[in-house]
Amino acid sequence: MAWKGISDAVIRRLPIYLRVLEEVKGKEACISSHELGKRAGVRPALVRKDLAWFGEFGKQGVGYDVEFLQDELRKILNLDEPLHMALVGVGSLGHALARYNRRRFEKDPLFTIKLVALFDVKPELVGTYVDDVPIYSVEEIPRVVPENDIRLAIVTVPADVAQEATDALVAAGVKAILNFAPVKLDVPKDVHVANADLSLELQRLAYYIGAQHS
Amino acid sequence: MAWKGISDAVIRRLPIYLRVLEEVKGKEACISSHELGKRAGVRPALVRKDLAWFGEFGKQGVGYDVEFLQDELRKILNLDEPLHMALVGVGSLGHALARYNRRRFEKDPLFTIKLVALFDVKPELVGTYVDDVPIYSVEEIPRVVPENDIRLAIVTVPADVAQEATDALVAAGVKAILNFAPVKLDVPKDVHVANADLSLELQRLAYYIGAQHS
DNA sequence: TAGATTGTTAATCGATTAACAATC
DNA sequence: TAGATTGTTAATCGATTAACAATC
Repeated sequence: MAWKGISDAVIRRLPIYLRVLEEVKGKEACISSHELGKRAGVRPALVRKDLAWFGEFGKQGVGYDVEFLQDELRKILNLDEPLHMALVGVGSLGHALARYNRRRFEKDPLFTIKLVALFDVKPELVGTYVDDVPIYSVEEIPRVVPENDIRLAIVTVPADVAQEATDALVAAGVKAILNFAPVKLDVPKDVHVANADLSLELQRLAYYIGAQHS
Repeated sequence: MAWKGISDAVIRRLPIYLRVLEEVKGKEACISSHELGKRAGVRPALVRKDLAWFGEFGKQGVGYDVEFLQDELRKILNLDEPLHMALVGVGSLGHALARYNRRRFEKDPLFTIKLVALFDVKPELVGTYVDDVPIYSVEEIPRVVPENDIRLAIVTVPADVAQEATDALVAAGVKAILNFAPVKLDVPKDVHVANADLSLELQRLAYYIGAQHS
């Protein structure tokens, strides 16, 4: 699926809508932009505008068919078919995220992002498994990533080697990265990075601890 | 420190500036908005505007004194004195985040956010430690949080009990929460929540895997 | 002094909201 | 039909950028 120039602010809300639809499915066949917005924390007009970027999914006077809209959103987000993911850096955080993701994948049939390979530098880890997912040496990235059609990766290596790991992943064909390392990664324009920088988030939250910030 | 009505977009950039200043400290005594912006990935005009919300920290023709600006930013973000944090839900993710934070606190003398208490429901965990940090029963939140002057918390419990855990934390005096559970938490207006929702982030990234999104 | 860079104002850009004709 | 709700346009709001006088 390819739509041009749609803002990331819009894309960020689509998975939230998807989650609401999953909650509602089975209870209601249709949902209005008002109800969907209330549950997602978004104004109804914005819900309609977000969806209208991709097509006309609703019926006047009725609302949106829950299952149909869910299917459409999943197509838009490339979640209609399994997506293979790798994780680089099997420290305690990487290990926990690997397990977290695996559990999610096994429990929820709609969660189609499958972790299929782990990478680490430590020789004692290479060849072992985390919940059935093999740990490879980082040197095997150029081979394993294309072989498994891996397009998405999580980076949980120390800051000083995060760029190096990223370069290897990108060269091997990875198109999107969730980065937990506290550094700004340089990537080509066609690769997308999302930062999950724990210490930046905590330092930001510290601001709101001071006086009353309504 | 209390400034009214400053946008969260501004606050989010302050910890990034802080990180750049730390890199530069020792190498240069002063830094221009141009250089600070380049390293932080922000336009120089925006750097100046962000800082100007809080005071006049620069010198025309010279730039900003690195150590002075760092001190000022740390005061603004309430990072000039130790801040006590709790974590609820010592599963594999909670455990990993606890260790991650502890290591950060021990290594980096400027990282003043100190994890002082862990909470869990499992009786076999209560009374044990993660890197010197005690695990308490969640029932002890009302006592332990005020006793330790805990103002900040990380929530890593399952989705169905996240609101319950949050309510207990808020009642005990917590003012800011980093939430890893995949739910929207309801909190009073004077409490701030930051969401670190792994699956929403991954689902968003999936969008960018499709065709070329420059 | 001359060059550089700030703090601030006005202009621009983009995202959200309100309003409403179309229509189920 | 009458009521409800969409998709879309125009208005509003807020954030970023450009420009520049002040001044180190």
